[in-house]
Amino acid sequence: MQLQAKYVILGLLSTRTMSGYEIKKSFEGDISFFFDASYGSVYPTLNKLEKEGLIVKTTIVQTDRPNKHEYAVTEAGKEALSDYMKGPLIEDQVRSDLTMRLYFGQKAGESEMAGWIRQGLEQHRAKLAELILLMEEHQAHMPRSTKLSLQYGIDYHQGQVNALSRLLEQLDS
Amino acid sequence: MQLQAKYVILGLLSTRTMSGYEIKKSFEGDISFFFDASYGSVYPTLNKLEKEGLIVKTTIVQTDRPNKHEYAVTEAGKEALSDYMKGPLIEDQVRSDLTMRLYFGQKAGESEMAGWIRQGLEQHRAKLAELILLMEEHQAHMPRSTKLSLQYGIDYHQGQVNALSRLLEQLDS
DNA sequence: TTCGCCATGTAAGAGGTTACATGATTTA
DNA sequence: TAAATCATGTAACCTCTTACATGGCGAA
Repeated sequence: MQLQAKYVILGLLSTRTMSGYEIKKSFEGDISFFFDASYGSVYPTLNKLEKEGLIVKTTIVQTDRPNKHEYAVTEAGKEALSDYMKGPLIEDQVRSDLTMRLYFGQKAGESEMAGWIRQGLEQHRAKLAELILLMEEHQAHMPRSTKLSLQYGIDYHQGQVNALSRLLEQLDS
Repeated sequence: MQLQAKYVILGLLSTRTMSGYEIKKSFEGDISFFFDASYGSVYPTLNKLEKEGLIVKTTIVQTDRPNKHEYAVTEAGKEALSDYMKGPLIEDQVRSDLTMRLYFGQKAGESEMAGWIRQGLEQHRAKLAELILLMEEHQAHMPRSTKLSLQYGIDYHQGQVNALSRLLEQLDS
């Protein structure tokens, strides 16, 4: 059992109407610390949700850019999300190539390991900076729960940065 | 692109021979902080790797328990793993139902949110205790890289516990 | 005597990725 | 003028999960 795109999309649309493109941007940005999926997952899922009557589509004609489809949650959609929230909590899932390489990497040289760690550090630092910016910019008009969650994301990436920094120091010593 | 069972299994078998059952136990235990997969993934993957000549099977006949198949990496397998390690590092993937619920959970009551956080706390505390025990027990005969990685896992879970504790405090205030 | 552990495996299907197709506008 | 952004979508494929099937031994 794992967290599905379906419910994350329903969650996003419960905060405001969005297009598939915007949803994917959200996956890459403000939500990236707990979910991501590709366009090939986003668009088919939106169509499926629409057929199930959980969301409705409005086409917005734009002259300067491609038309877009804005989706909004229906009452049935809200109920589906709330039912999901009443169900059992799914355990966090992590897949980390970096950690695997460190775990099995005694044959790889220490300089290679240091390289991987530095790459990981950069990735987590970038995400951290992004989330902090988001927090500062939108702090005023964010529900409390969202702020808590964002704080959690910031703590997560900060924790990773700290852990990886410590690893680098230990490697050098 | 995501970290596949194939390479994690190859990695595990590069440290010692193992059966499918033992591999799954490892997924749930010492490796759970960076990978997990079901039996339905483990056994077919082992068969596939064998057909590709990357691992070899030895059947061990046991009278008191079911027979088991012990797998060992071949030279070709070692090379495949090392080739993989030379390839580009895959970014960490996280899917967290807990975080999603917090993010979208302004409609859920605060007591519900607190409940989810407590469940998450318990899960991370349990994993943390497990990894610390592992570290203490096997410290002496672990390669340095494995120790570093385990330390990383401990730091990860400790970080989660800290972050979640802070969230709980903020909820109560 | 029931439950958990040991131990392997398969079939069906869900859920996802990758790569492709299209194309105008804006920014560097 | 090249690259990034906006914007949607599909088809083929891959990986993994779920549920099922089987069965003996040891502990509570």
